[in-house]
Amino acid sequence: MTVEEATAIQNQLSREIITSDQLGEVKYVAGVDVGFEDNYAISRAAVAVLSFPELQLIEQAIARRPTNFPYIPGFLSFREVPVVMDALSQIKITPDLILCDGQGIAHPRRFGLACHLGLLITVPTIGVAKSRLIGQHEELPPEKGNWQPLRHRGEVIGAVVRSRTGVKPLYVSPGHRISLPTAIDYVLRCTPKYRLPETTRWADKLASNRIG
DNA sequence: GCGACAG
DNA sequence: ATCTTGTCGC
Repeated sequence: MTVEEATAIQNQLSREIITSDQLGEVKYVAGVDVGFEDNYAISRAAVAVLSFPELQLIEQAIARRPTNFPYIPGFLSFREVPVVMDALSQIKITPDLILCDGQGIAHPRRFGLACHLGLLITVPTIGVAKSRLIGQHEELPPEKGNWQPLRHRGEVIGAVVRSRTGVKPLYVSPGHRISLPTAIDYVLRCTPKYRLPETTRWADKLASNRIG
Protein backbone atom coordinates (compact mmCIF):
# COMPACT_ATOMS: atom_id res chain seq x y z
CA MET A 1 0.00 0.00 0.00
CA THR A 2 1.25 3.48 -0.83
CA VAL A 3 0.98 6.62 1.27
CA GLU A 4 -1.41 8.01 -1.32
CA GLU A 5 -3.71 5.01 -0.96
CA ALA A 6 -3.46 5.12 2.82
CA THR A 7 -4.38 8.82 2.77
CA ALA A 8 -7.46 8.10 0.67
CA ILE A 9 -8.53 5.37 3.08
CA GLN A 10 -8.12 7.70 6.06
CA ASN A 11 -10.16 10.43 4.40
CA GLN A 12 -12.88 7.92 3.55
CA LEU A 13 -13.08 6.10 6.88
CA SER A 14 -12.82 9.26 8.99
CA ARG A 15 -16.35 10.11 7.89
CA GLU A 16 -17.66 7.14 9.86
CA ILE A 17 -16.08 8.12 13.16
CA ILE A 18 -18.54 8.91 15.95
CA THR A 19 -17.41 11.38 18.61
CA SER A 20 -20.52 11.30 20.76
CA ASP A 21 -20.94 8.92 23.69
CA GLN A 22 -22.11 5.59 22.44
CA LEU A 23 -20.73 3.32 25.12
CA GLY A 24 -22.60 1.27 27.71
CA GLU A 25 -21.68 0.51 31.28
CA VAL A 26 -17.93 0.04 31.45
CA LYS A 27 -16.95 -3.12 33.32
CA TYR A 28 -13.84 -3.97 31.34
CA VAL A 29 -11.23 -1.54 30.04
CA ALA A 30 -8.43 -2.74 27.79
CA GLY A 31 -5.04 -1.34 26.92
CA VAL A 32 -3.18 -2.18 23.71
CA ASP A 33 0.42 -1.56 22.76
CA VAL A 34 2.94 -2.74 20.19
CA GLY A 35 6.60 -3.59 20.58
CA PHE A 36 9.18 -5.02 18.19
CA GLU A 37 11.65 -7.87 17.89
CA ASP A 38 14.53 -8.74 15.60
CA ASN A 39 15.41 -5.17 14.78
CA TYR A 40 11.78 -4.26 13.98
CA ALA A 41 11.26 -7.19 11.62
CA ILE A 42 8.59 -8.64 13.94
CA SER A 43 5.75 -6.63 15.50
CA ARG A 44 4.49 -7.80 18.85
CA ALA A 45 1.10 -6.61 20.13
CA ALA A 46 -0.20 -6.95 23.66
CA VAL A 47 -3.71 -6.55 25.01
CA ALA A 48 -4.45 -6.22 28.72
CA VAL A 49 -8.05 -6.35 29.95
CA LEU A 50 -8.67 -4.80 33.36
CA SER A 51 -11.79 -4.65 35.51
CA PHE A 52 -13.29 -1.18 35.91
CA PRO A 53 -13.18 0.74 38.17
CA GLU A 54 -10.98 -1.65 40.18
CA LEU A 55 -8.30 -1.78 37.48
CA GLN A 56 -7.26 -5.35 38.21
CA LEU A 57 -5.75 -7.44 35.41
CA ILE A 58 -8.35 -9.95 34.20
CA GLU A 59 -7.11 -11.23 30.85
CA GLN A 60 -4.16 -10.76 28.51
CA ALA A 61 -2.92 -11.81 25.09
CA ILE A 62 0.14 -11.39 22.87
CA ALA A 63 0.43 -11.71 19.10
CA ARG A 64 3.34 -11.56 16.65
CA ARG A 65 3.55 -11.05 12.92
CA PRO A 66 6.08 -9.70 10.41
CA THR A 67 6.22 -5.89 10.32
CA ASN A 68 4.94 -4.89 6.91
CA PHE A 69 4.59 -1.12 7.01
CA PRO A 70 7.21 1.51 7.96
CA TYR A 71 6.69 4.11 10.64
CA ILE A 72 5.51 7.26 8.91
CA PRO A 73 4.05 10.08 11.06
CA GLY A 74 0.34 10.20 10.30
CA PHE A 75 0.18 6.56 9.21
CA LEU A 76 0.97 4.68 12.40
CA SER A 77 -2.25 2.67 12.32
CA PHE A 78 -1.32 0.90 9.10
CA ARG A 79 1.74 -0.44 10.90
CA GLU A 80 0.14 -1.38 14.22
CA VAL A 81 -3.53 -2.21 13.69
CA PRO A 82 -3.05 -5.62 11.99
CA VAL A 83 -1.06 -7.18 14.81
CA VAL A 84 -3.30 -5.56 17.42
CA MET A 85 -6.29 -7.22 15.75
CA ASP A 86 -4.47 -10.55 16.04
CA ALA A 87 -4.03 -10.06 19.77
CA LEU A 88 -7.62 -8.93 20.29
CA SER A 89 -8.93 -12.01 18.52
CA GLN A 90 -7.33 -14.13 21.24
CA ILE A 91 -9.17 -12.73 24.24
CA LYS A 92 -12.55 -14.02 25.42
CA ILE A 93 -13.81 -10.79 26.96
CA THR A 94 -14.94 -8.02 24.63
CA PRO A 95 -13.74 -4.79 26.30
CA ASP A 96 -16.30 -2.04 26.85
CA LEU A 97 -13.59 0.55 26.20
CA ILE A 98 -10.06 0.43 24.79
CA LEU A 99 -7.24 2.89 25.50
CA CYS A 100 -4.78 3.05 22.62
CA ASP A 101 -1.13 4.10 22.66
CA GLY A 102 -1.37 6.90 20.09
CA GLN A 103 -3.74 9.56 18.78
CA GLY A 104 -7.47 9.38 18.10
CA ILE A 105 -8.91 12.27 16.07
CA ALA A 106 -5.92 14.47 16.97
CA HIS A 107 -4.61 13.61 13.52
CA PRO A 108 -4.19 15.53 10.22
CA ARG A 109 -7.18 13.72 8.71
CA ARG A 110 -8.89 13.02 12.06
CA PHE A 111 -8.10 9.34 11.79
CA GLY A 112 -5.38 8.25 14.16
CA LEU A 113 -4.67 4.78 15.51
CA ALA A 114 -7.53 4.77 18.03
CA CYS A 115 -10.05 5.74 15.34
CA HIS A 116 -8.84 3.06 12.97
CA LEU A 117 -8.99 0.31 15.58
CA GLY A 118 -12.32 1.43 17.04
CA LEU A 119 -13.98 1.58 13.65
CA LEU A 120 -12.73 -1.87 12.59
CA ILE A 121 -14.04 -3.62 15.71
CA THR A 122 -16.91 -1.29 16.59
CA VAL A 123 -15.74 -0.75 20.16
CA PRO A 124 -15.37 2.61 21.95
CA THR A 125 -11.72 3.71 21.87
CA ILE A 126 -9.62 6.58 23.24
CA GLY A 127 -6.31 7.81 21.91
CA VAL A 128 -3.80 8.35 24.72
CA ALA A 129 -0.50 9.56 23.27
CA LYS A 130 2.67 10.38 25.15
CA SER A 131 3.56 13.19 22.77
CA ARG A 132 1.98 15.55 20.24
CA LEU A 133 1.38 14.84 16.59
CA ILE A 134 -0.49 18.01 15.60
CA GLY A 135 -2.35 20.86 17.31
CA GLN A 136 -1.62 23.71 19.69
CA HIS A 137 -2.59 24.41 23.29
CA GLU A 138 -2.20 26.82 26.17
CA GLU A 139 0.16 26.27 29.07
CA LEU A 140 -1.05 23.70 31.57
CA PRO A 141 -0.93 24.03 35.39
CA PRO A 142 1.36 21.36 36.93
CA GLU A 143 -1.24 19.72 39.16
CA LYS A 144 -2.91 16.45 38.25
CA GLY A 145 -6.37 16.75 36.75
CA ASN A 146 -5.74 19.95 34.80
CA TRP A 147 -6.28 19.93 31.06
CA GLN A 148 -6.38 22.26 28.08
CA PRO A 149 -8.09 21.84 24.72
CA LEU A 150 -5.87 20.82 21.82
CA ARG A 151 -6.78 22.80 18.68
CA HIS A 152 -6.06 22.39 15.00
CA ARG A 153 -7.42 24.51 12.17
CA GLY A 154 -10.07 26.02 14.41
CA GLU A 155 -11.30 22.70 15.76
CA VAL A 156 -10.90 21.16 19.21
CA ILE A 157 -9.37 17.79 18.38
CA GLY A 158 -8.45 16.59 21.85
CA ALA A 159 -7.02 17.63 25.19
CA VAL A 160 -3.64 17.88 26.84
CA VAL A 161 -4.14 16.22 30.23
CA ARG A 162 -1.99 16.31 33.35
CA SER A 163 -2.36 12.75 34.60
CA ARG A 164 0.16 13.23 37.39
CA THR A 165 1.50 16.33 39.14
CA GLY A 166 4.72 17.68 37.74
CA VAL A 167 5.16 15.33 34.80
CA LYS A 168 4.72 15.63 31.03
CA PRO A 169 1.05 15.68 30.02
CA LEU A 170 -0.86 13.12 27.99
CA TYR A 171 -2.50 13.88 24.63
CA VAL A 172 -6.04 12.53 24.82
CA SER A 173 -8.51 12.40 21.94
CA PRO A 174 -11.64 10.44 21.03
CA GLY A 175 -11.03 7.38 18.92
CA HIS A 176 -14.55 6.16 18.19
CA ARG A 177 -17.95 6.17 19.92
CA ILE A 178 -16.90 8.49 22.76
CA SER A 179 -16.85 12.24 23.38
CA LEU A 180 -13.82 14.25 24.48
CA PRO A 181 -15.14 15.07 27.99
CA THR A 182 -15.96 11.41 28.61
CA ALA A 183 -12.59 10.33 27.21
CA ILE A 184 -10.75 12.67 29.59
CA ASP A 185 -12.80 11.35 32.50
CA TYR A 186 -11.99 7.72 31.76
CA VAL A 187 -8.32 8.40 31.21
CA LEU A 188 -8.08 10.07 34.60
CA ARG A 189 -10.04 7.30 36.26
CA CYS A 190 -7.65 4.75 34.77
CA THR A 191 -4.65 6.71 36.04
CA PRO A 192 -4.65 6.47 39.85
CA LYS A 193 -0.91 6.69 40.44
CA TYR A 194 1.44 6.95 37.50
CA ARG A 195 1.67 9.10 34.39
CA LEU A 196 0.22 6.42 32.13
CA PRO A 197 -3.13 4.64 32.56
CA GLU A 198 -2.93 1.22 34.24
CA THR A 199 -4.22 -0.31 31.01
CA THR A 200 -1.35 1.13 29.01
CA ARG A 201 1.18 0.21 31.67
CA TRP A 202 0.13 -3.43 31.57
CA ALA A 203 0.08 -3.54 27.78
CA ASP A 204 3.52 -1.87 27.72
CA LYS A 205 5.03 -4.49 29.98
CA LEU A 206 3.56 -7.36 28.01
CA ALA A 207 4.52 -5.89 24.65
CA SER A 208 8.07 -5.16 25.75
CA ASN A 209 8.84 -8.77 26.59
CA ARG A 210 9.40 -8.32 30.31
CA ILE A 211 6.97 -8.85 33.13
CA GLY A 212 6.90 -7.29 36.58
C1' DG B 1 11.10 25.54 0.21
C1' DC B 2 11.54 24.68 5.43
C1' DG B 3 10.40 22.64 9.67
C1' DA B 4 7.39 19.24 12.36
C1' DC B 5 6.56 14.67 12.90
C1' DA B 6 1.87 9.39 17.41
C1' DG B 7 5.18 4.75 17.79
C1' DA C 1 9.69 2.13 19.06
C1' DT C 2 14.70 0.25 21.07
C1' DC C 3 19.57 -0.08 23.25
C1' DT C 4 20.30 0.25 29.20
C1' DT C 5 22.51 1.71 35.26
C1' DG C 6 22.90 4.69 37.81
C1' DT C 7 21.59 9.02 39.15
C1' DC C 8 19.51 13.67 40.00
C1' DG C 9 15.52 15.88 42.21
C1' DC C 10 11.11 16.53 44.83
